Amino acid sequence: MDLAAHFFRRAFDILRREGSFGLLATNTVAEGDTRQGGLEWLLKHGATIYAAWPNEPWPGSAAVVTSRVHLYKGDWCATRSLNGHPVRYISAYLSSQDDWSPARLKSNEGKAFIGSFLNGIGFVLEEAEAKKLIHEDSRYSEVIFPYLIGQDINTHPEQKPSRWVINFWDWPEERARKYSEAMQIVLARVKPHRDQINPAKKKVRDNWWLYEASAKELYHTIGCGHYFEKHPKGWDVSVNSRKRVLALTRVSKTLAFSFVSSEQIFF
DNA sequence: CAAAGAGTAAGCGGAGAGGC
DNA sequence: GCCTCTCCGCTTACTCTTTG
Repeated sequence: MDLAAHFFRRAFDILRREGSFGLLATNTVAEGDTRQGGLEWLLKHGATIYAAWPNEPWPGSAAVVTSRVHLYKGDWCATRSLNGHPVRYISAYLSSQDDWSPARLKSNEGKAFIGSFLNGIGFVLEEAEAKKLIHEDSRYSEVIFPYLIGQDINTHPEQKPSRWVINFWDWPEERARKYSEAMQIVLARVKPHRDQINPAKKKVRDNWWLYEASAKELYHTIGCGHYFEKHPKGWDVSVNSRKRVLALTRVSKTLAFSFVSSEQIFF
């Protein structure tokens, strides 16, 4: 949230009833969190926007777009002015349309996912160690997979993972113990960390051989659902297999989509 | 009301740039 | 070639929202 929201709220705070003030801010004052914590909050608490000039290019050399906003403390009975034109109402978006906030579209459900959240870097293996385990006992290919993270996507010329990872999906401890070598590794490298995390996360502490978030909707959607013991309702083992998926990083400022194999674990 | 998902923040270490 | 500084983004922590 911008400091702009603070100055608007502070000005409103020290304003007398039926007083008014106007401030010049960057146009973010009517966008995102700054809008929610600033203008939206003020409208809810007795302010009226009676005049505004949104999205005016700054006259100087800086590449800045500004918005002038004038507020009144109390009920405003006269006409309001948006860009100098009379309107009945001015919303926190600095528009004369009815107020609305973005909502998630149901139609987009099941299209995009965040990857697994390990909470235990000890699950991660170097390639040599992973391949050795799989080579010695092919059953381990059910619990050891390539591990793709944002850095791989943004730095590897083929967007290939550089490391591998142990994944026991949603299995109970007894089933995971059947892969004793992998379980040994998790016990030695993950459990000590899990023992130290916030006791309020009891489930994460107790289920130390599992990821904090298994991203089961993701893996059911891209064709790895059969690894899980519990399935989302409506899921069918015979459908939904995808050879490739579109991936992009979550934290990086780089907005770059790339097709990658679906047969790996995503962070 | 709990669990999962979504969003935000920040510590930390790797890696590259630049100075000496 | 070494050291320091800076940038970058992974990883974790935490909060808020949605859903069943």
